[in-house]
Amino acid sequence: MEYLKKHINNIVSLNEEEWDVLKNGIQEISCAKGDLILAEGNECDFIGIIKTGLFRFYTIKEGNEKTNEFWFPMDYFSDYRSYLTNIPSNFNIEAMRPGTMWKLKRTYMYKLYEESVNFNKLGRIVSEQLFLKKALRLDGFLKDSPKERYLQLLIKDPNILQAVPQYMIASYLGITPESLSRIRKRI
Amino acid sequence: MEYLKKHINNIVSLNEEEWDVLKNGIQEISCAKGDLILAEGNECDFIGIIKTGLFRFYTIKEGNEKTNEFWFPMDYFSDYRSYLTNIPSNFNIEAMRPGTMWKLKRTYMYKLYEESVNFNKLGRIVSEQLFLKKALRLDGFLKDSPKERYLQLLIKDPNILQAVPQYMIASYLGITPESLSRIRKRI
DNA sequence: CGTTCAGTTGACTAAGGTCAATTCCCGTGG
DNA sequence: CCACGGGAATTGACCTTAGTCAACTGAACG
Repeated sequence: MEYLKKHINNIVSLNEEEWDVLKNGIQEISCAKGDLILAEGNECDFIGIIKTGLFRFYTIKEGNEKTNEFWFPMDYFSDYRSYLTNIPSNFNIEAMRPGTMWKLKRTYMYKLYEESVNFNKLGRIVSEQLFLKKALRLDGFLKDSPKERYLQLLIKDPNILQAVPQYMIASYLGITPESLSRIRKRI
Repeated sequence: MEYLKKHINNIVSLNEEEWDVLKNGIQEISCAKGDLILAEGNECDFIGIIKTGLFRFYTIKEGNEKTNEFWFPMDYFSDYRSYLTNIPSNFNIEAMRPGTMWKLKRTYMYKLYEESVNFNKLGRIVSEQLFLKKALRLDGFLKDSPKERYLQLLIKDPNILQAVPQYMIASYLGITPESLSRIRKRI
C-alpha cells in the first residue's frame, strides 16, 4: 500500500488525512490465473490499479474473443464506460496470471468527490489518462493498416508482445491470428 | 452565453461567483466556412464548445484526409491529447460551415482547478465524456466490419449522415469513398 | 451551358477472413 | 527419458472484401 500511496502522490499530493480517507475505500485483492474480475452483463462498479500480474479486457462476438486492452502493474483498470454510466458491461476482465490489485468502489469515489479538490483532481487525472490511451489506440485504427499497427506495437509496446500469446495480440490489433502470422512472415 | 451557462449548470451547479470567474476565461469566437481553428503542428491550448456550426477533426496521411471526429452544437471540441500533454497536434480542426464557438484556454482552466471543487468536477466530467466517445468508437473498430460500422452509424448518428459528405464519412469509418459506395450498394 | 467535384462504377490488385491440415512447442505422465 | 496430448502458431487453398486507378455520371454553381 505504501507503493500505491507514492504512486497516487505523484498524481496529486494528498495530505495524511486525505490519504487515510482514500485508503479506507481501497481493498487489496488477490486472484488466481483465469479468474474473472468482471463478467459480461454485470455493472463495473469499481476502478482499480494492478499491483502485480497481467489482465485483459475482452468481449466475445460470434464465438471469437476480442481483446480490447491489456493491463500491467500500475495500470488503471475498469470497464470505465460501465463505471461511468451504470450500464452493464459488454466486457470481461480476466487475470491472465495470478496477481493482486487495488480496487475502489464507484460509490466510495463519488463520496470523495464531494469532499475535497484533491479527490476531484485525482478523478480528473485518471480520466484523462484513460482518455489518452483510448485516443491513441483509435488513431491507430483510423490511419494505419493492420501491418502498421503491428509495427507500432513492436516499437511502443514490446512488453505486450513478449507477455501475451499471439492470438490475443491479433485480436488486439483487430485481425485474425492467421493474418497476424502472415504479416509477421511478410516483414 | 446564457445557454452555455445553463448547459454547464447541468454538469455541475456553479454559484454566481464561480460562473463569473469561469465566464471571464471564455471567449466567444465566430468563424467562416473553411477556417482552420487548429492546424497540425501547433499545440492545442484550448478546449471549446460548439455554439453553432459543424466542425471536423482530421489529419492527412499520404495525401489523404482521415477524419477522426465531427462536432455538432454543444459538443466539446479540442485536440484533447495535445491539450493534456502539451505535444503539438497531429490534427486539424476545420469549420465545415460558418459557426461560433466558446473557447477556454488551458492555462485559465488549470488556474480554476486550484480554486474550487466545482471546477475540478467540471474538468473531470468533460474528460469522462470525451473518454466515453473515444471508447465507443474504438469498440466499433475492434469488433465490427466496415459494413457493420456503417450500419451502426445509420442507427446511432443519423445526424452525421445527413450533414457530412460521403467521402468524409468513409474516412470516419476508416475506409475509402469507393468502398463505402459499394457497401451502400450491397445493402 | 461548361466547370467542378462528389459519387458511382468497372477492372484489377492486394490483403484479410475462413476453414482445414500440419507443425511446433511445451508440459505431463507413463 | 521418451511418448503423448493439447494448444498455439503456421501454412495452404480458397473466398470475400477493401484498395487503387481510371473513367463516367450527375448535380450544383456560376
